[in-house]
Amino acid sequence: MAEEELIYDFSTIEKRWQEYWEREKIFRAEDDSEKPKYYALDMFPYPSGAGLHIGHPEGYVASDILARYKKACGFNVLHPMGWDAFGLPAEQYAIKTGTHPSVTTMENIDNFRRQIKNIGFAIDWDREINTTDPEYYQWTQWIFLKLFQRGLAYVDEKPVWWCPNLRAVLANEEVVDGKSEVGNHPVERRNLRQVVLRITAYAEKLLAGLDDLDWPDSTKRQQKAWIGRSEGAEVEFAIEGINEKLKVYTTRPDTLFGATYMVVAPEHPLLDNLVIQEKANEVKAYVEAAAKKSDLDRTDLAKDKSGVFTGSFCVNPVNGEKIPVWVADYVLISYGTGAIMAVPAHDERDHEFAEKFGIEIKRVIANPNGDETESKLPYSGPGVMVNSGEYDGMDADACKSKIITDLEAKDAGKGAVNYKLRDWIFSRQRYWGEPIPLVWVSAEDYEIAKQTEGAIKDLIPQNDVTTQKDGQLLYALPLPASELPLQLPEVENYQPSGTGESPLATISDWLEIWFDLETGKSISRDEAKPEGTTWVSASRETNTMPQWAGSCWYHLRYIDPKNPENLVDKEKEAYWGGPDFYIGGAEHAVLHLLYARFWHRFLYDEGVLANPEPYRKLFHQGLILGEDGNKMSKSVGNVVNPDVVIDAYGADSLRLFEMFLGPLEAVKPWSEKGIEGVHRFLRKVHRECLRTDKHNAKEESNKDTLKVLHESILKVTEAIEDLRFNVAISQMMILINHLQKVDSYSIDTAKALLQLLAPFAPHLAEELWGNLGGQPSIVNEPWPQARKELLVTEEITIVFQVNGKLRGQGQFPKEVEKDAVISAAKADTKVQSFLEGKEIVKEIYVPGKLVNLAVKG
RNA sequence: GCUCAGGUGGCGGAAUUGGUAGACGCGCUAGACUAAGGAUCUAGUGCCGAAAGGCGUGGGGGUUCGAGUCCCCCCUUGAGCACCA
Repeated sequence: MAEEELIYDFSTIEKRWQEYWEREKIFRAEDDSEKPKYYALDMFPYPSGAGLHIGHPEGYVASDILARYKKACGFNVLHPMGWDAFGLPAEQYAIKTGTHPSVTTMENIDNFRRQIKNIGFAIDWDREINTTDPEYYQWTQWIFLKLFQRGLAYVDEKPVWWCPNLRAVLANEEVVDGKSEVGNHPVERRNLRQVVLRITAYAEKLLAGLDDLDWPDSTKRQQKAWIGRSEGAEVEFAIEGINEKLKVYTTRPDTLFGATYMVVAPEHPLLDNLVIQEKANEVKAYVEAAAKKSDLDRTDLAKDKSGVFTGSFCVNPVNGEKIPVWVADYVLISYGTGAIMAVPAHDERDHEFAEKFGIEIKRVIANPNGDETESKLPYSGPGVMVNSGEYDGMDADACKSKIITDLEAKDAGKGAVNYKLRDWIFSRQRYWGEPIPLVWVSAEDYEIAKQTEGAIKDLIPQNDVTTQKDGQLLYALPLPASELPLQLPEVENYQPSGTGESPLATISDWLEIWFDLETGKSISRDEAKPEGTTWVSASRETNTMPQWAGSCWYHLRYIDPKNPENLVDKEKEAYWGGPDFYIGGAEHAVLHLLYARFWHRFLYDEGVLANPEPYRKLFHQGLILGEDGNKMSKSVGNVVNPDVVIDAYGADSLRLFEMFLGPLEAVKPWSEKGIEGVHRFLRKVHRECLRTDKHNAKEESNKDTLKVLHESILKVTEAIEDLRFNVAISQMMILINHLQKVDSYSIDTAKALLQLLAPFAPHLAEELWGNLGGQPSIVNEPWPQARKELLVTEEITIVFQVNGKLRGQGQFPKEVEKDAVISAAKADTKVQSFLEGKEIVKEIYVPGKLVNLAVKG
């Protein structure tokens, strides 16, 4: 064989097979297959202008290995790809340059697609989706309208996070430590009209549904914490001198006797009633100061407690004691009832406050460990009730429900559940997002709509959705499905208006319309008003949806990406179910993954879907750091470009190395030397498989080779199933090292190696498969089965220990008796030197493994 | 501050779940081939020690014939939460 033929020309090989796979549609997923299905899903990328970075392929390679492996195991595999393409960068680029975001987006998608195809994934490209395609987003809008119809979307003018730099409103989840998650700009509170989704209605379902999911624990915990369910009681305190009750929420009704003051939040609606004349100025000043504080100041910085006495008193419903009412900003208006009963003896925050303002601290739970000194307060552990009247001596925890029952009997409270989860602010004041398909009409026209038979009437929610505009109350009407998609209009200027309205608000011929209350059809108000009594003047909603919307349901559209009639065909959805494997970054633990569960569960409740949960098995790949151990970033200059890596080593080397770096979930640094290592391995495979002089026969006869081969089949298979791809690759290296050492091996052995390698380095495996006489494609070959009987050898090695330390070993037939092994161990010269002058007190024999002689003296 | 997950050679990491610690790869050392080697191959490579041997999985204790693995305390790194009553 000539030298040249041994060169591993990965560029040619990879190009050849990528073209072949695409041309032959090797990875097409069948909707009507008899085979069991396997659906491997990647979190689809945002196609940024920077192109693919080295982190993207990590998850994609992992899912691709599973997809190819499962295909070999006889599954009908769906491994799709698409683009989460609405978003701020394209819009900001448009603001800067005037280029339409769709132009930038398409360019970026073309680049991403090219880069992804260069890595040779087993993707069914016929199912590619794009969230900015009207054919796609009409269904995003359709789901929104369903939510609207069921009263799960409403409009509210409420304080929201406004980012002046981004000129946009952000969701709670998009604000981290008082800064925008994107760009790290400062944010502030502003009252703005917002479209809000009632995700809180799903709090319980979203919490309960977590239990059955095969997700990383940390992610489940984060979602649990975000939903933040707590159980306790709502207790009503009479206010002296006012005919109002102050309602508080507490998780510790058992500490009710220890309540020595109350606190209302500065924004509490009863505050004005509570403040007595002499305190009015002081309280007013405090409330104004609190309003000026950003949330950053209120929560993140100095936790120094502040507050002002209102001059009013409440009456404790359990013992009639008078309790002073304070106002303090450590109580949040947005949680519970915005007011608390403070129990300084058993709550850290209340304790700090009481110490500072000299308020009584009254212990009502005794520490069972006996330490009753005041210095041990606050105490929040379990214990026995004290200073609590009739409840004294009872176990505090058990007492909670008893006190709740007693309060209910007195009509002074009830058991209650609270969640930290807030409703989802769904509107964005941006251009580059899905238009929200609502129109605003007058009260009179709204009444007509409710009585007009047609496309709209039944879509109107039970509770009216209204907003104030220029002193007029307007009512929201939905567009019927027949009017979808509601497409984005062309605009001159992508800049949001500084008042917090989207640029769509400036497109008057799109905004101001004639609207038919019967059919939902509309035309611009620039045109003449059509004939007919049901045509009225209306204006469109100008907000667009957040980027999360499109990714809430994309896993469904891959199942049936071109269906013009439905979001997804029911039969196809029943066949494919949800993804069997979902991989993406851990940064989406509470954002995308919670929103998508919400929408999916809603669609399930609506009877649209057969499964309540979208992602049964979830995995987060770990970050790949730069070679210097720091996060890759342009400014540090440690970014690795996948295009450059592919040019230098090939896609197979890139794939293999990303998996060989370490455990899939671990954060791990890139290494240029490391990729040379796996590249060397692939070259070895290439060279060995082409050495026809070594392939002596079709079937393998060498016992050692058979053993190593089948051990490898077993270990690689197990490692793939366990997502431990680094271990699988190690085992293949062991196999090739063995084949390199032996004089000859069979073609079957070489082919089995290629099959194991195929999910990891598919191009090279496909190429060599052909060279060894296999028919393309190796992708369709059944996965090799390990013959475990070949792993058992006639002779076994048993190690000898003295006091647990290795001192020798011996070869024995596999059926050897215990006594024979122990005698051999004692006879071992080295073992003997450690037994000398000592007494054997115990002889341990682990069959087939080891002997341990415990000695003393 | 609270909660969780980790700490194994010079480096990335293996270890049948209580039974030979350090597989595999990188790096390093020596040698072979060579005009040359940043290619390839061979041998070696946890630490100390000439060897015998000793010591070794963040530190300290414990359980056990036997501990990287189980228990307790501490140190440390990372992630999440951060006035949620």
